[in-house]
Amino acid sequence: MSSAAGISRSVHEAVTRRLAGADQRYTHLRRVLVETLAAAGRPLTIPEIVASAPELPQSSAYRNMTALIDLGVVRRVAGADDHGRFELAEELSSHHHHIVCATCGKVEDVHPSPKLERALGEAARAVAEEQGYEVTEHQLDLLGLCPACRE
Amino acid sequence: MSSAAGISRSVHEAVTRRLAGADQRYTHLRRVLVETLAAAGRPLTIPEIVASAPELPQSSAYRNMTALIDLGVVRRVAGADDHGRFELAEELSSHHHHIVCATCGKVEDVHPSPKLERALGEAARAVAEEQGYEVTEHQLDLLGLCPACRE
DNA sequence: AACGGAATGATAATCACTCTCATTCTGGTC
DNA sequence: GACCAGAATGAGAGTGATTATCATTCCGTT
Ligand SMILES: [Mn+2]
Ligand SMILES: [Mn+2]
Ligand SMILES: [Zn+2]
Ligand SMILES: [Zn+2]
Repeated sequence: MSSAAGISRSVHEAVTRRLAGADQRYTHLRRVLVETLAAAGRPLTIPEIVASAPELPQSSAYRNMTALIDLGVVRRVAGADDHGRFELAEELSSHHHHIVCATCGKVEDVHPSPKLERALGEAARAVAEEQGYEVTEHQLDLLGLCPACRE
Repeated sequence: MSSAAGISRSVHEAVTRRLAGADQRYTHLRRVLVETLAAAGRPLTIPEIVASAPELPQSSAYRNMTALIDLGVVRRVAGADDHGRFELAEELSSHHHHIVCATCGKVEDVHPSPKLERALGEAARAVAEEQGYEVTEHQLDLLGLCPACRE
């Protein structure tokens, strides 16, 4: 009963598969990154990750995060401040949106209702038709104040 | 019949009002910035703006853009690449969303249907209730390929 | 054990953006 | 229409997140 384990067996399998497909290795550092992101359940900054795993050098954190992004395992999320935030790609977690605190920059996941997703799908279709784009994805950010920042 | 004029009388008035309220001046440079953003109808990067108005030094472009943001006249939009993009605040234009080209990074405006906005409003209400946030704003980005990048 | 490619990590480099500060402009006031 | 005070300008230096370098180490395979 390793405590962090409930989090993800299939995730590791998926990552292993993708790395293998690119002749790359699922090293300890990469495992730490994936594990950390999976456990967080919200997008994390590199400073946050390094703080929680001090054996992880900053340069390696950045390099491996980029590698995981290139593989489609991780997604970068733009927040309110100037630090990038990272989370597992939706294929390895599930489709969701974000709520961003305008004051402290914290980002949390939001799971959308089917009704909302239906409306978003229609919007994508309309844009495809009217502006000639091929829409592949959407991304909704709510902006506001987190419980802590509301005082 | 100045050609760029149809674009915005009330916009200049609103900007003037806000600047006055902060004891600041509506200078030539600031006029160029507002004019350029209003004419574009899509978020522009600083390099784009400087290219279209070479008399405008980069440092002044950044400084004045920041000033306009602080006044609530301009909004910063995060795109797909590492350049920030800037557009008139919604109070001076109208509420809308964006479609981002994943390949070239171009960003265009998308005007939402009432039905979509209704669904987004509901989502905001749900998050406020379930996660304790005070939601003040939302921002939807569609991601895809622009007509040019579809080949 | 030995080879070859991948990964590591300390460090330097990049690049968007911000700050500094000496100079110039602006808009009243007399 | 000179004068003053504060605002704005712009060339250049500085900041800070991210990325590239590269000598060394690790890993999987023969
Ligand atoms: Mn998320
Ligand atoms: Mn816009
Ligand atoms: Zn907060
Ligand atoms: Zn494009």
